[in-house]
Amino acid sequence: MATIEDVAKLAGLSRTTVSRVINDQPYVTDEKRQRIMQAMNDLGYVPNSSARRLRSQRTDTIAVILPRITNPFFGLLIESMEEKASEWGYQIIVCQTHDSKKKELDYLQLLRTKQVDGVIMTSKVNDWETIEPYLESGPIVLCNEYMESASVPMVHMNHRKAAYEATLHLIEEDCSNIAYVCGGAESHLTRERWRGFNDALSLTASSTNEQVIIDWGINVKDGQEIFHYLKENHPEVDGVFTGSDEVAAGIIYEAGQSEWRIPEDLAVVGFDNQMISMLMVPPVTTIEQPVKEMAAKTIEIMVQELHHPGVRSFQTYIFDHHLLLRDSTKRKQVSVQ
Amino acid sequence: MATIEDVAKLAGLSRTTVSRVINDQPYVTDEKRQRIMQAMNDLGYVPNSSARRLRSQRTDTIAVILPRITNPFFGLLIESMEEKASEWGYQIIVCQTHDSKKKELDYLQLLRTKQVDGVIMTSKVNDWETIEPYLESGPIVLCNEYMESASVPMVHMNHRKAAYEATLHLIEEDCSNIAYVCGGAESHLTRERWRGFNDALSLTASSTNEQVIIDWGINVKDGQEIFHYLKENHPEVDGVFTGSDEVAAGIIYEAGQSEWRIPEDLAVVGFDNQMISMLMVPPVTTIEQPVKEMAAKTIEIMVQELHHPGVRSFQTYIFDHHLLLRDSTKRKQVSVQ
DNA sequence: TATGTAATTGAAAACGTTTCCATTTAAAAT
DNA sequence: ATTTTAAATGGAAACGTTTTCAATTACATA
Repeated sequence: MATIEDVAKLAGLSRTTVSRVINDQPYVTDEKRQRIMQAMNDLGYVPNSSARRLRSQRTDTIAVILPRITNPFFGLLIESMEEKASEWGYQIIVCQTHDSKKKELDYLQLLRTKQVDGVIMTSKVNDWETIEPYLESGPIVLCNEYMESASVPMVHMNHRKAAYEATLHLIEEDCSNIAYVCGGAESHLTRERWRGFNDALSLTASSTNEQVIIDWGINVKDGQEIFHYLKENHPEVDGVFTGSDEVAAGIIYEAGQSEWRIPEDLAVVGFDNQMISMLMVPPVTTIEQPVKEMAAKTIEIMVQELHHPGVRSFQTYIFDHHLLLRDSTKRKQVSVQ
Repeated sequence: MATIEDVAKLAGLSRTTVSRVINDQPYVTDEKRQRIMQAMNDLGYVPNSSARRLRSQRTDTIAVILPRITNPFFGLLIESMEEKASEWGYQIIVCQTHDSKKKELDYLQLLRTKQVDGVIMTSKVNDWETIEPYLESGPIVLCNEYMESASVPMVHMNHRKAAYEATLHLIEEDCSNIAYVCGGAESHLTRERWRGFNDALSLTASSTNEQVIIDWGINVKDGQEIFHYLKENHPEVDGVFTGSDEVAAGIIYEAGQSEWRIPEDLAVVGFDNQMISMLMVPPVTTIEQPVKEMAAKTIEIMVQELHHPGVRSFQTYIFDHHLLLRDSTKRKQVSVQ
C-alpha cells in the first residue's frame, strides 16, 4: 500500500505539498501539481480514510436513525437523504433500531466515538432527556418525528391536522363508529395523530359510544389480524383510521376474503401514500407526505450545522400534507342533479 | 474530550493497560481493571474510532452494494444482512448504485481507502474485469448476482431453473404467446432467467411465433406502461413472465382499469414473493427466494474471509426457489371428477 | 535459596494523514 | 539595487489509539 510519503518521495517533494494537491488547496505550482498527480497514478495511491479522519477530526458521514428500512416510508426517506447528502460530499449510514431503546443509544454512540459528524433521527424511542447529552458530541436533527419543544432543529408534518382531516372525511362519509389504529413505539407523532383524531370526533355529538383503539398495528399482518378483531369484537365499527398504508392494506385484504365490503361495511384510511395504497382493490384513501422535500430540508440543515459549528439553530420546519381521496372511503354516491 | 491518556493518568496506570481493558485482553489484575473502568466512567471516556481504525487497520465495517433500497427485495436482503453482521460485531454500510457504473466504482473505492474491510455485491453493473483489481484491497462476496465463474465466493439462486419452472407453469395453463419482461442493468442473472424462459419454450413446438421481449421493466409504473404496450401492439399475448412482482402488479392494476381480465386474457408471473404479490387482486403467482438464508450465508462467508485473510475460497452456494401458484395464472378450472 | 516460568506492566514506536509554522523563492514596489 | 509583499515549499508536531518489546513482579519448582 502506497502512502503519502511514497508519493512525496517519488515526486521529489514533501508530504505537505502532496497533501495540498490531495485536498485541492492553493500554493502549489501547476508543474509540481502535475508531477504529484503523476506519482499518485504510478503508485496507485489512495489516501487512507482513517488517517484523514483522525487528523482532521471529520468523518464526512451522517448517521440516520430509523425503525426499519423495509418500511417503504423510511426507505424513500433515506433514499432521498442519501441523494441530497452526496451532493454535499457526505455519506449516509443507515441505523435500524427496530424500535429498540438500546440500539438507538448504540447508534447515538457513533457520535461520541466520532464515527459520524452528525445524527438525523427519523424516529425516537428513548426519552429526550436520555438523548440530549449526546448533543455535546455533535449536532442532532429531527426529521418526521418531533417533540413539543426541543433544543434541536426539526422537520416534520403536522400530523395532528392530517389525522383531523382524514377523520373528518370519514365522518362526512357517514361513518358513525370510527376505530383508531396506531402502532410501533409510543411517540409524540403518534400522540399528535391521536389528538387530531379526537379533534374531529369532538365535532360530532355522537361521541357517547366507547372508543375502539388498537395500538399494535404496524404492518400488513397486523392489519389482517385487526380486521378479524374488529369483525368479532366490534362489528359496529364502520370506519377506521390507521397510521399506515400497510395496516390498511391488511384490513382490506382480509375483508376481501370475507363477506365484508369496503367501504360499504367498513371505510379505511391509510397513511403515507405508498404504492400499495394505489394498487389495492379498492384503492386506499391516504395521506401523502412530501418525503423528498422533508429529506432535502433536513440534510440542508444538518450540513449548515456541520459547516458552522457552534451556531446551532432550533428552528422548526413544518410541511403540508395532502389527503388523497380514493375508493376505500367512498360510501356516498355522487348525486347527479 | 477525554483521551486514553487522561484515563491512564487518572487511574495512575499506563495507556497500554487501559487499552487492554478496552479490548478485553488478559494480563490485567482485577483491581486495576476496576480502577480503570472507574476512571473511564468518571471522565465519560469513549475510545476514538478513527484512531483505533488507523492503528489496527480494521474498520469492522462491511459495504453492501445494491441498486436501490426502495426495492423491497434488496430492503429485506440488507435488513437480514445487518442483523447477521451485528451478531459478529460488524457494521453494514448501504451503497445504492442506482445502476450507475461510476457509483459502483466509487463504492468499491471504499475498500481501497480502508473505510470498509470487505464488500458484498448484490448487483453488478461494471464488467468483472473492472472490478477484479479491487480484490487486492480486500475480500468481495457476491450475493444474488453471480457470474459464470469467478475468483470470489458466490451465494445465489438458480434463476435459470426458476424462470424455467415459472414459464412451464404458464405453458401448462394453456398460454400460447408468452411475453418476457426484464429490466434494470444487463446482468448474468437476467441472462440466466432468459435462458430458463427459452428452455421452457423450446419444449413446445409452437415457438414459431415471434417473441415479445421487453427489457425496460423495473417498477410498478413500468408495469402499467407495459400493459398498454402489450394491449396495443401485441394483443395476442396471453401470458407474461416478469422479473419482478412490482412490474406484475403494475400490469395487473392497469388490466383492472381496462376490460382485460387476469388471468383469462393475460396470465402474469412475478418474482420475489413480495407482500404486494399476495395483496393484489388477483394475487400474483411468483417465485420465492430464501432471502434470509442467503443473507446469513453471505455474511458468514464474509466474516470467514475477514477472520482468515489470505485463505480465500471460491465456493458457490446455490439456494432453492419456490414457485408459489396464485390466481394470476389460474386459467384452467380445477376439474372435479 | 536459587532458578525458571508465567503473569503483569509500561515506554516507545507505529498507523498515515493534516496542520502549524518557519523558510525559501519569486514578483512587485520603491 | 534594495526593500516589501506574496506565493510556494517543507520540517516536524499532532491526532488517539494499538502493538511491540523489554522490564518487573509473583509464584512455583528444584
